[in-house]
Amino acid sequence: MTDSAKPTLLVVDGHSLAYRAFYALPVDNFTTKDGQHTNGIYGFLAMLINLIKAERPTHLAVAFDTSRQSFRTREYAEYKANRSETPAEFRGQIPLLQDCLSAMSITVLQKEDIEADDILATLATQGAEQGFDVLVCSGDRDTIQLVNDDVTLLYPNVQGVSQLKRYDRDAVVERYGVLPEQYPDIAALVGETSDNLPGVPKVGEKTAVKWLTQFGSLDELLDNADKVTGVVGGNLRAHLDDVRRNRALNQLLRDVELPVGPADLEVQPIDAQAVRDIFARLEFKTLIPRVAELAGIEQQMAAVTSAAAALAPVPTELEAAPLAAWAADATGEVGVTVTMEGGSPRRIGLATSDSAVEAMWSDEVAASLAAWLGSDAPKVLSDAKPQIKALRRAGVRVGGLAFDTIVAGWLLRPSFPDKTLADLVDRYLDEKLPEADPTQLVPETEGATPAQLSWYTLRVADALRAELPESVATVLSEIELPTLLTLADMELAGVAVSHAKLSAFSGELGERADAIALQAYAAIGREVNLGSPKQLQEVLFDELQLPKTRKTKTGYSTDAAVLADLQETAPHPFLDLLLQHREATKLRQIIESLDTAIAQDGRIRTTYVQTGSQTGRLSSTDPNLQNIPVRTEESRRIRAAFEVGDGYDTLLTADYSQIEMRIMAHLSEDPGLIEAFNSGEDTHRFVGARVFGVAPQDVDSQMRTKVKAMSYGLVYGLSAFGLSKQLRIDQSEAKELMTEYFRRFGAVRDYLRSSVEQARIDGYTETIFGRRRPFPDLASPNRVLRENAERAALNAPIQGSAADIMKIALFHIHDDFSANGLRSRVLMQIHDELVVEVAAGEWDAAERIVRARMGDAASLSVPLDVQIGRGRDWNEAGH
DNA sequence: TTCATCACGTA
DNA sequence: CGTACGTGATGAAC
Repeated sequence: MTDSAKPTLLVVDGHSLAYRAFYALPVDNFTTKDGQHTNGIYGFLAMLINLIKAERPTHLAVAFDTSRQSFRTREYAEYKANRSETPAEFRGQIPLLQDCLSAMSITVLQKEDIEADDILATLATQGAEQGFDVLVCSGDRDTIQLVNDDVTLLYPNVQGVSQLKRYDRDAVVERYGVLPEQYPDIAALVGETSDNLPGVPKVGEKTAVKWLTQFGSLDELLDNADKVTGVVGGNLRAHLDDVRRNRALNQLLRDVELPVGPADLEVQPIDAQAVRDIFARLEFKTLIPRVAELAGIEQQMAAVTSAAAALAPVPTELEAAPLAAWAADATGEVGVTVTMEGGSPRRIGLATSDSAVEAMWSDEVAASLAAWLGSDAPKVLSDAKPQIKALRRAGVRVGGLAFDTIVAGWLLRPSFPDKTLADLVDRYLDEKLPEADPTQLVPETEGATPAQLSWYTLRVADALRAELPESVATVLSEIELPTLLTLADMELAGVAVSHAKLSAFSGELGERADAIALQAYAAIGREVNLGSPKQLQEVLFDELQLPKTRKTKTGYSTDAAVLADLQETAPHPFLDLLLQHREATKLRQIIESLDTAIAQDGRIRTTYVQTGSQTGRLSSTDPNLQNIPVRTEESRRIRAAFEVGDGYDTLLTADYSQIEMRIMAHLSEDPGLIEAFNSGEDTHRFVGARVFGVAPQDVDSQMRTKVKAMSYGLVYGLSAFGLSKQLRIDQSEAKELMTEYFRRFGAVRDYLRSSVEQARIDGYTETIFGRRRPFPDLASPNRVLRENAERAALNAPIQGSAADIMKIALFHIHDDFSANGLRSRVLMQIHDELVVEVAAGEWDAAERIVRARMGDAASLSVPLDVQIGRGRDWNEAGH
């Protein structure tokens, strides 16, 4: 902030900053209901509001380019010619941004044939002459030349627009080593790739500064170019015209004729109604109060934003009996919130749209409310699973789960799930959930009580329902909610794990790792931290001089695939020792984390995150039980530590074989692939026979490996390059394999292509059961983003449908077990596998239910094959 | 203490 | 230049 009495003029380059905001903010977070992208507008306005708040300018204007054409392109046709086409998602945002600015009574300037920066230069020059402190805000480095004692440049960080770096004279000298007015000389020499202005080859900032200091000015340098020695000197002499052209083009115009001068740009009162209208149209909720605060008209604006916001009812504290009576009398959906302490209920709050009651949890409350909680009376919760678990620990089961706002929010936006009710209240109600400030000993603001949370939950549920497409609402009620109840039971049950087995194995691995480490040190003649990629790089590429491998952000990779390659091209005993060490320590680390997770009763309880993936899969945390090693014989000793628990007889494992390929066969309706699964023959053998044109019995193991990799790869959008790398074959051979594969199974390719195309049109993919996943990046002009999105979009319906099918099977099994009075219970879900703890005498019934429910979870044009295993531990059962 | 990076386990 | 996850060690930034 300027502390002088001088007026402050702030001039902003609207186009360049909005464009930066566009790339800084994820577009799918900023898209209105009718599909208008607003990330550039939002980012720009947020930045501008902060800027105004911080700098308090008395005069203000925002300048825009009129088009990509300007006098500069006429002088030099190649100027900015390398810029890729403006993304379609951005193009429409500028006019809307200008509407916003008009509503805020901010002057918008643009002029045919002139770039925004020339307008800034003109205003800055006039402003300085007329006694203003001038702030120029632009993302174009050419504006550095405008800086002087009266003019300061605010330049956005690379990150985006949230941080602006302040360049006054001293800051420019410090950063660039020259005075601001000399910066264009530097830029002329170095060139500006973003403007398609090539400079002198091999000349960067350092050299340019050195020359300018040495010769005093650019003209002197160019006149005496023959005095510059070395290769760069030659380069300079060969590019004198380029430098002159660059210098001419990067000179900003300071005398553009404008309809207004600095004095006309005095900050005006905003048009509150206009701001509300345009912000409402763009669905900017949080910006309204910020603009209002800025304009000092909070009350006037607030009246509008919170007019619709009803106040949460004041909750009534009730005893157990009246609470139960209230619940029994309630009609329609009731919001339920259970607060917890140490996994047990502490308070419970219930609400309807106009009434809220709550109570301390107690045995009396549990007893009198149990019947209603267990009934079908519809209940709406936010993040129900932990609350349902707490109630079950207290001996109360919950029935009638009608809606979970967190799960619904995730289904709507799986890429950016809102984690808390407060997030949802903010997003869907455009209100703030009252929250206690935890930093204050005596909070100024009371947090919402459980009953009030229930009331908000109900309202959020209504808002979410209005946005849920029918198919997604069905996924919620028919798949996710029943799954949620099942997961709660699975998490409570946990799985028995033998500490003895784990610690014995861990001890062995520890000794082995130490021994290997010593050998490894001997092999290279010194000690290193084998767990440090950084130190390993020094050893491998500096000391041992091994050939450089795949690049990473910070150097060269030392991962297992790379080390295996090195082993072939440049064998060294250290490599194998390192791999062995990695293997041993990795296993040990997994064991240790499992071991510490074993509870008093000898069981491990994971948490399944139902909203943790973008495809519909579950994830597992604390600890993750979905990535327990299985590939090597030795690592399966860890699975052997997962045992049947006390009071139970056997573990049963059940997994879907090749479920994703089967789904692909179903979705593509490829007759060949469908036949492969219906024939009863080994699928890869069948496919291999077709692809290689031999009889099934003549498919050798190499052929089988190839088609197997191809088949699996298809599901992920594998390329010939990737296939060749995985199979270690020539890219040409991989290409041939793909061609031949698609010759026989053409419908698969057609399906994959058309499903991505459909997603591009719809903006989302859909599973067999209607689960959706948005893919805004399919329309991205950025090739990397777009192609990543294409592969993910190709995979999403397949992986997602598999997840749907497994969830359906899972809760069917769970419900059938209890409906049939079995004690057997599902313990774990590992994407396509279930682990069941079977009680004595229940094997036959349990197996029958598992087979039936997994087999009939979906009706596809191919059968769902289920493999069952049985054993005392997970490893035994897995065979 | 927090955060990014690398590496690696699973389906 | 193959999708989807979670965890732990390291080392730099704070």
